[in-house]
Amino acid sequence: MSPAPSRPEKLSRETLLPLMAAHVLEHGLGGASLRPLAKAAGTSDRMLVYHFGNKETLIVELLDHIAGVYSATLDMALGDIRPASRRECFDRVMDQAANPAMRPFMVLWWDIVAGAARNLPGYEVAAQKMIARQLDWLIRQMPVDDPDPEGGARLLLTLMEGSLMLGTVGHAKTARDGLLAGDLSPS
Amino acid sequence: MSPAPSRPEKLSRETLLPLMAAHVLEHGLGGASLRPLAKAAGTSDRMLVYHFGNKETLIVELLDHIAGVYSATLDMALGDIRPASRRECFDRVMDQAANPAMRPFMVLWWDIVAGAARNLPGYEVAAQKMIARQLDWLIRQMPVDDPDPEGGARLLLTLMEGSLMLGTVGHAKTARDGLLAGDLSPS
DNA sequence: TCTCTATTGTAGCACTCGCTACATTCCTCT
DNA sequence: AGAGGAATGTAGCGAGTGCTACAATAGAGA
Repeated sequence: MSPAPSRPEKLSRETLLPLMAAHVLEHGLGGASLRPLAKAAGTSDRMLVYHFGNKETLIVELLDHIAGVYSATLDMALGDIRPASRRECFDRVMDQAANPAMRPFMVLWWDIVAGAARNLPGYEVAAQKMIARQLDWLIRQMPVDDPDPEGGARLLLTLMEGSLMLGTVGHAKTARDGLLAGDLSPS
Repeated sequence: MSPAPSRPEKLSRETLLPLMAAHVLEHGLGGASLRPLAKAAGTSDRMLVYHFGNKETLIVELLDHIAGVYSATLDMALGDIRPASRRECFDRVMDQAANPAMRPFMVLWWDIVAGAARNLPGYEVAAQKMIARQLDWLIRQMPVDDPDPEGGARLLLTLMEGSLMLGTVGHAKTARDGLLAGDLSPS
């Protein structure tokens, strides 16, 4: 009721998660152990266990939070595209994927995919959310005259993710050449 | 100089690598620490450091070895396809990617991609080799009448990798629907 | 036989890991 | 003011980490 919040805000899950998410975005999930996470959040490992119960629960909630941060960052980083063709749409989205604001997510993303492949709890759910969010946005950016914007967006998404993966393992040119060898127009 | 084996150490490494590779294929790279690796190889952590110098060198050599094992496994698992169209080629390759013999590689693959994204030593090199090997094979499986088999193979590879990624994060249907919304024929 | 070097075993160091026991402080409600 | 729960600090446990010091063995060349 009374304002004057000069005191440090009470620590809770909601205040801790953004700080830990920032740490994970910079340092990855592989080395995300309690003590570094606590330091990044200005607490102790003792308090992280107190608030989240155990590390597994913490990571699950953290991944869910990161999925939310990803959505917000998408909105900030991505403008409207309104392309004339699927190919133009693809090119512009790939340009925006190179936005430095998205770079930490790009690196973290493969950690999440690897975790999902190993069925670690929380990873697949977070990945699903992030992909769904990306797909929603992509559908709205398809050419206005596209006869199948939903299908087309799914096609472009598949191509984008394949291209991004090939790019991170040093085969960006392979993906680029491949894109020139096909017709992306509606079937 | 003498006909006697000049490099006994090399023999040791190559004896140890397959055993450690099997362990990594089953348990992943994340938890690949010296003592479990040594146990899988029938030695001690002490000897792994003796033979490889340190863990980083060991992992680099192990990844390179795994890239070789991957090539051999591809030859065993993949038959000849000889499809009539790019779409048929894609479908059949995706079927073979579901081969249980390839499953451990599928899971390990995302570990390697994640490591490459973080510039861990050895990861990107191994990933490049594995992708290059896959692309070589794919080029030879393109329809005989394809006017641009190399470009087409690159296009299919990009689509395959995107589809496999979406599949591991629970969006297999997204990729499948996307494939139906586009024309894969040569541009 | 006698070195000499390559290989291997045994212990252990200094560190991080997730997690817990215990005590203390803080805040709110009565 | 006092009670009682929520929140937090301190200290540490047992296990695991990469790596090393030191000594013992083995096997080949002199």
